[in-house]
Amino acid sequence: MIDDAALEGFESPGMRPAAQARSRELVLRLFNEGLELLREVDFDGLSIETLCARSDATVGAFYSRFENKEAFVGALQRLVVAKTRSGVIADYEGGVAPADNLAHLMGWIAKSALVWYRRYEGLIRASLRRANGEREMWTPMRELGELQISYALPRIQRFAPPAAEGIEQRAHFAFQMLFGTLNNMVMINPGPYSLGDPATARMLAAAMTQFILAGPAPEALGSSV
Amino acid sequence: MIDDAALEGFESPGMRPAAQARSRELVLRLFNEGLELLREVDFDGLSIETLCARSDATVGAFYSRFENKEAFVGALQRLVVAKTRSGVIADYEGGVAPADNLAHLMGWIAKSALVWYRRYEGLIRASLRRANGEREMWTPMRELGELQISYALPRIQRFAPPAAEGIEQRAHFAFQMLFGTLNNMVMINPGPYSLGDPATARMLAAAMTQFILAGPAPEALGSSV
DNA sequence: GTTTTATCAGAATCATAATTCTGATTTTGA
DNA sequence: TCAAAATCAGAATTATGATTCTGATAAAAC
Repeated sequence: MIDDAALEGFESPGMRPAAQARSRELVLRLFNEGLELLREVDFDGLSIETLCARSDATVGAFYSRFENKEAFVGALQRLVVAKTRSGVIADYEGGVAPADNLAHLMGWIAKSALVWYRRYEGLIRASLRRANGEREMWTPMRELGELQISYALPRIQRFAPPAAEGIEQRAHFAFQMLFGTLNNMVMINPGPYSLGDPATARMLAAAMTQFILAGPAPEALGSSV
Repeated sequence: MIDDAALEGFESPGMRPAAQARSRELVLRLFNEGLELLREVDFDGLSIETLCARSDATVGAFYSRFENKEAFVGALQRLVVAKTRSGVIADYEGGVAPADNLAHLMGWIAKSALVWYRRYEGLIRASLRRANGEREMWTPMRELGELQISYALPRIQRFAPPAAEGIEQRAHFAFQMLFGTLNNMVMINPGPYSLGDPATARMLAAAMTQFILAGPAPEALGSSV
């Protein structure tokens, strides 16, 4: 749920800054209804008319606030990213992120990711689907991932055995598997594990931890591929 | 490259079976050009007019063969899936798939997957993008994954230590990570590793192997998530 | 040869939503 | 209280491609 506070000082290209209180309320309703609607349809399916009807607004009002549909979804995305970004920073700098060992850290990362994906599933799906037509559509989301990695990597290196070689590469790849697996669930829900399955976070955390710690692949493996 | 032989006896809903040789040639040109075009654009961006121009055909000819664009891409997908399916079966039953140990098997699976994804990247992307509007758009691809798993699982179980618990779940999840990571590369190319990177197959194989063999997550891990 | 079946060329429809417009009203900030 | 800023209602306009049509031609089947 996006609230008044989240809009404070928020700007986005193609979105006219709201000068009056009722405009801010309108934008808030549009954002929250948009988030809901995107659970059921994707970018193309998101009808401005439906969105406005559900938000007790008129089409004209929408267009007096946003340049077009793209700008609307873009703004919604930036808003969510901004909110998430400050949450991530707070978690790492405020001692919420585990600092004792790798398994705990990865468990927390996987669990947090799942919560986030469930909350914004619709928006994430719309962004993924759009990521081609407008290449930069996924960029803000990508930066969120990079932020997470930039905080996690130093800890991972601290937790790993000093001799561990190539650990940075493996950590990067582990995150790529994490986000890949989750994006894929949002995209096509392949089964058998889904965003809602309690085993998913555990599996992801275990796979990442083991891969990161395992050290370089043995020669026999490397040469066979 | 799709050839004459691949079309032999091929049928697909919304596609009129070609009775004459020149019709078969037309369909072949459309399929191959479609495959090429889809490397650059996705489903929505695939213009029938452009496709026909590139295939030396007229729009009318296209519509005398396919009910609509959806049917065309659907048919192309089914054709590729059918071809791949028989390849997978041949590999497993003809002794191409490694039968000596898990690391080799997974290395081969990852490498083959990468080759396949690179070859059909455009079609895969279009199918992923469409997977929402028409839920069943991804179904044939999904079945390909299930086929692969149904062949690999018995071998995995044979290779694993007899005491290994929950190995079937871990194997399923490992494949879900594999396809998720690859689909994500096709979808948004997140970096740092891409379909073209030689390290990708090695990393994927190592991650899957280690995860499958590692046994159930230690309690400390399980309880932390 | 003759009759279907397919394709050609290319213009004419259609469908669907996004987007724009217009002339009131209403709300807000000074 | 007033002028400016927003919104309302809802019709009119646009844009974009897919899809359909039509009257020749060409190729294949028998």
